[in-house]
Amino acid sequence: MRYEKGHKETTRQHVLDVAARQFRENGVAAAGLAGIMSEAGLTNGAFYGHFESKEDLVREVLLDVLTRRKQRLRVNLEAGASLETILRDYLSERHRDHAGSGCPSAALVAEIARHAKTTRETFSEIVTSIIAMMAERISGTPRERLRKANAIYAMMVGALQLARAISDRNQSHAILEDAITAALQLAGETSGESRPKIKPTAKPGMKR
Amino acid sequence: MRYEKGHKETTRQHVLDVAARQFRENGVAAAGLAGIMSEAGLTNGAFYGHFESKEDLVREVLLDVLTRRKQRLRVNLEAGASLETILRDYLSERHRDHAGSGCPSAALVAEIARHAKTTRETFSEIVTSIIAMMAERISGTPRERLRKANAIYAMMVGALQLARAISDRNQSHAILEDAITAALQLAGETSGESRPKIKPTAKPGMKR
DNA sequence: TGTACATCAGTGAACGCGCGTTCACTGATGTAC
DNA sequence: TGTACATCAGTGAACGCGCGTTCACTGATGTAC
Repeated sequence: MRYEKGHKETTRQHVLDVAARQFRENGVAAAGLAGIMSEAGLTNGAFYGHFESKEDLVREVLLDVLTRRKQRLRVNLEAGASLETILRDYLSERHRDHAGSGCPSAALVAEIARHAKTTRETFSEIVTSIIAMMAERISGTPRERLRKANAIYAMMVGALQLARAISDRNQSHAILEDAITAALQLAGETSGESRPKIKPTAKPGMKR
Repeated sequence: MRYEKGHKETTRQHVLDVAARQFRENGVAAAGLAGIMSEAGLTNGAFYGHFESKEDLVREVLLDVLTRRKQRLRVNLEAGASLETILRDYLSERHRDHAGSGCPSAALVAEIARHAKTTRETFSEIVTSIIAMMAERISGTPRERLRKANAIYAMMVGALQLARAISDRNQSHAILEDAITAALQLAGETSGESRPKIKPTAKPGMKR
């Protein structure tokens, strides 16, 4: 072969990574294929050897990034991560200020709503299973857990987006903190105060 | 004058209305000025007699639409609307299925985060005051009310967007309902069950 | 009352540019004989 | 071992199109004298 074995797959993954970052940072509509390919070190034409269309790329990016995030969540949950740890990671200033490497739901959900059905289906399936995994750390009957997880996930996505859009630093920070507090209250873990009454001394490590 | 008095202001408002709908329906990046102007019954060139730039249009659209929505909320609150009425209106299938005439926060918040500072400031100011108005219908100390209102507004925005993106009708509906239930629980109005225990018999009218 | 000029909202063509997509071609390596 | 051909990831120019923005111009009405 002209290129070492697995070369094409490596290139494809590299294009996916570059596209994933540009989509989350600038939005799907504002990210052009030529810009993505040139950042990946390739020329325009190579794109169609890897993907059928821009829509196909969007779907593959969502599949790839959301699957990775789901796996990371599973690893963290199996390592014993609390809901609070997950919330504080998601609703952190770090996550707010680095959309390019963050959650695609928060960065792209409104745009996804306007995309092709297959794209929305890919998104829906993985997000639904992520919500179901979060439900493990919520109190109540199985049905109640799922209901609360739906609401908490919605709050996470909405709060991160609002914190990104709001110009006042204090108000932006307040939204993140207030969402953490409210989510924990809903989940039935701590009181309504923002500072948890029992401060955890040693937390299980979280993969970034 | 060549046109009756107030003609220019009427035209400007018409362009704002058309742009507001197209932005919310297709996103700011996907909506072109030529398309907006032609739907408004004008040609390209007329645009710059009314606005400095597309960015200026975005800011003016947000100012106009968010201010109207804020005024509508004030009227409803003064007429005695409960938080539940407000939530059920916002998190309705009707609102989910008509983004073009709906809340700009839900439709555009992720895009606004990528826009100019002045645009984000306009957005932030009005959204912050809308949240403060919602706090009136929430229990607790003034500070607690504001904290809960921040979280509830984030949940409203996130839930509406997720409900729009998710392809499965049942899951989409569940997210709306679960967010209503959770928001009411947070606000301290009803129990955690989706059906409120005391069903209101006659509700004050809501302006649409 | 009639004419000349000023006003200004809107017209429509043009600017340079980037978009998503297509396609004939390149050139390095593998295989066949 | 040496030559001819097949494979195929990537190249780069070109397609038609719409983008945001600029600008000389139009033409209906108002004002000045």
